[in-house]
Amino acid sequence: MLELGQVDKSADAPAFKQIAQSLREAVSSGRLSPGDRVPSESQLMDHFGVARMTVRQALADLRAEGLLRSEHGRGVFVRDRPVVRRVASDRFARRHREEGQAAFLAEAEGVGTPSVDEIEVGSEVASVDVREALGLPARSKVVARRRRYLMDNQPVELAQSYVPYVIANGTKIAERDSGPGGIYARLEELGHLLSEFSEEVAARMPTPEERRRLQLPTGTPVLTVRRIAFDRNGTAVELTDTVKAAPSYILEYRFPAV
Amino acid sequence: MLELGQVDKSADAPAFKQIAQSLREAVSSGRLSPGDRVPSESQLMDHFGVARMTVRQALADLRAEGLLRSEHGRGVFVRDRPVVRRVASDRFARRHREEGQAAFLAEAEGVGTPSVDEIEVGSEVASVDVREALGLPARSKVVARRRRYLMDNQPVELAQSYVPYVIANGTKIAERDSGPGGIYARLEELGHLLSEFSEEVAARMPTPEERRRLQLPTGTPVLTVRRIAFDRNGTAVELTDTVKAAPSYILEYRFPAV
DNA sequence: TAGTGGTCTAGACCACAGC
DNA sequence: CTGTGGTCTAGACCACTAT
Repeated sequence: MLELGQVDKSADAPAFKQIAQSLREAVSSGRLSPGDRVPSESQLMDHFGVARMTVRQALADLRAEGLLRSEHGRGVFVRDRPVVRRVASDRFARRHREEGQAAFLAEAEGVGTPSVDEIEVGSEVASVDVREALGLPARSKVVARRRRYLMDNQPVELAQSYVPYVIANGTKIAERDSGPGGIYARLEELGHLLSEFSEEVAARMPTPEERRRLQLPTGTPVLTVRRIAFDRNGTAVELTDTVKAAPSYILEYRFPAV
Repeated sequence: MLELGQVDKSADAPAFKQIAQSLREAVSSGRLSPGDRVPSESQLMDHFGVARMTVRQALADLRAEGLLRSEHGRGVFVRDRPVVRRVASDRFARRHREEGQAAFLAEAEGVGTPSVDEIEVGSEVASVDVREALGLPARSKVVARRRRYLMDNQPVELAQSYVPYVIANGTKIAERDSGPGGIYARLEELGHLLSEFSEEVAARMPTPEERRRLQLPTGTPVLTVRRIAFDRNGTAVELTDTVKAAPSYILEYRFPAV
């Protein structure tokens, strides 16, 4: 039987926090391992001598922390830290484009089986946000490409790309299948040789919509990356906003110490 | 009076989710603005005709999402999205070191007043993790520097740096005040001219300890950055692990499209 | 069918903020 | 002092999983 200690009712910390701490220690000490089932709510009620809602509040804290996950009718389990994906900052290297590999395929190499679904392509008036990032005048149109990326059939990333309409109109960029090497390969064929990317990385909690589309458990944050591609004239030719399931990603960058 | 609609008891969605959605819409439509007080729990109980725990579960979801924050005895408020800090990837540029500015001071420029506290410096046997990242043999010692960074007296980042003992011992790196330009300036003075940095960025929920030291509201994720500095021989000479309050940061990187 | 977690009620006492 | 949110109890019924 799992050793969990007792609640000290005279202590300052509320009972549910003491229970949560006790379970945290059971995990960090290895008495509970990833995938293991935590004692049921009624077992915890008996063990600690508290009401069900007190136990549930402790469990809610640990779920929000990302330590536990609940399965209705089955039990509460210690989350296993999934194998993370390392994304080298050379994932947009020209050699990949020349080999016909779009970035997501390049980073999937040796990790799992990549796929894409929920693809939507169309043209629209750019939002203020997108317009400013691409340096476009008011009421400019853009070709928008939205899609969801999956690894081994598990959704891991949502992406929205925007290319100025004047560049993309009538090209494969505005079609559902943008062809080998992805839209960066198409941009270069159109004479927009790429010189530089900028990326802005941040983290936040997902919206309910994002949680649904990425099938995220509660208490899981997302990484957001906004990437802008510049051609050799220094003109922004493309913007991609991605929302990534944080536990699936480590982003790797290298830069010189000049 | 704020318009919030009603709960449909015949609907599939549980009452607390409908209440949460109703409040989300009030915020996204602008009927509730950042800083505004949400109706009190008793007002929501009356309005929706439910028990207090049902209202509280809706509010708990919205806190975990980062949309609301509670203040004991005062009320529940819509969180204001704080001003974010942009961190150029040139924050480690040699020119800053030559001007005597450590990285955190450089990035604070024009943003706020930076400070540092909870400084601990000492030598210890490197953990497996640190040892492997720095390419050190078993039982190697390192000089460890731990501290907390604040902006306008608000904690925003925890940092732990490690330098191999054979490099740092007897130098200013092992002292509490590492001098102008920080430890990177000292490493270069010692002949370890830096050539490259690598950074690994990820996001997760904070541990309770991190939440306490960063004074994070519940439902706020952290960004973690592991940076390794390489000298001109390609040797790893320093590792820094940082834990940043996610809402305070946007990390910016630029890299060539080679 | 038994056991699990999910939702909900109707109370209670407490600590904190503001008047 | 009143009103707020924080903690807790002792029940109840439901939906889901496994046997």
